[in-house]
Amino acid sequence: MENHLPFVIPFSSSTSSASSLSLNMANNYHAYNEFQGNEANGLLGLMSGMQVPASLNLSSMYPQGKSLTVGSESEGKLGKKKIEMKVKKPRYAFQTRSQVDILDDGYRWRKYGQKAVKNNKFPRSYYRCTHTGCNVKKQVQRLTKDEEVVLTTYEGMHSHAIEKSTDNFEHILTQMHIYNSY
DNA sequence: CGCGTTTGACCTGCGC
DNA sequence: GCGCAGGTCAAACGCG
Repeated sequence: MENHLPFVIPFSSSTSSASSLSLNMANNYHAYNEFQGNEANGLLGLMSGMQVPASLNLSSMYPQGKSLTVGSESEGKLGKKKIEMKVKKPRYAFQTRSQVDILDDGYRWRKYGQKAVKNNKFPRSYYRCTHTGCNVKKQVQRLTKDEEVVLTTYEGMHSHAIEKSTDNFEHILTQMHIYNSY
């Protein structure tokens, strides 16, 4: 039972702090709507109908809403001028109970980093969509609390079509359950 | 050879 | 200002 499961947590980064049980849903919601407004394909389209539980402790992951910078993605190093624009980039997290970390969602991802996470014995992996011009990222981590649970966080929107069959992922989605409350 | 992963170094933001 | 934690870069490496 409950092989694949759980839940989708749309959240955006805002400057207000989000403590563990009270994600700022009002804030999140318009990011959520924006998200839906775009042509969603595959995963995103399917995700957009889902409910939002507020029962996940995200505080360890996102202690306080961070402001993301947008622009050329690769200018951390040279100390160039910082981009002021603080855009709320929609981020969507969901959990699946799975033996494998990688969900095949039809896009091609390149791993660009892995970090040990505090209070978590499993590392977090960072992936970027390999499609040129597409700046979507995702993070994948396993929960210490429940080793079978994989938390996947998507950030940004794909600007292109899915590149390969999503059969596998759709299969997973059909088995997802939504937690309305904890 | 091309593409993806690994991994240590580096950067940045934040709290104390 | 310092140290920590999270996020990213990029060279080296592995594999088909």
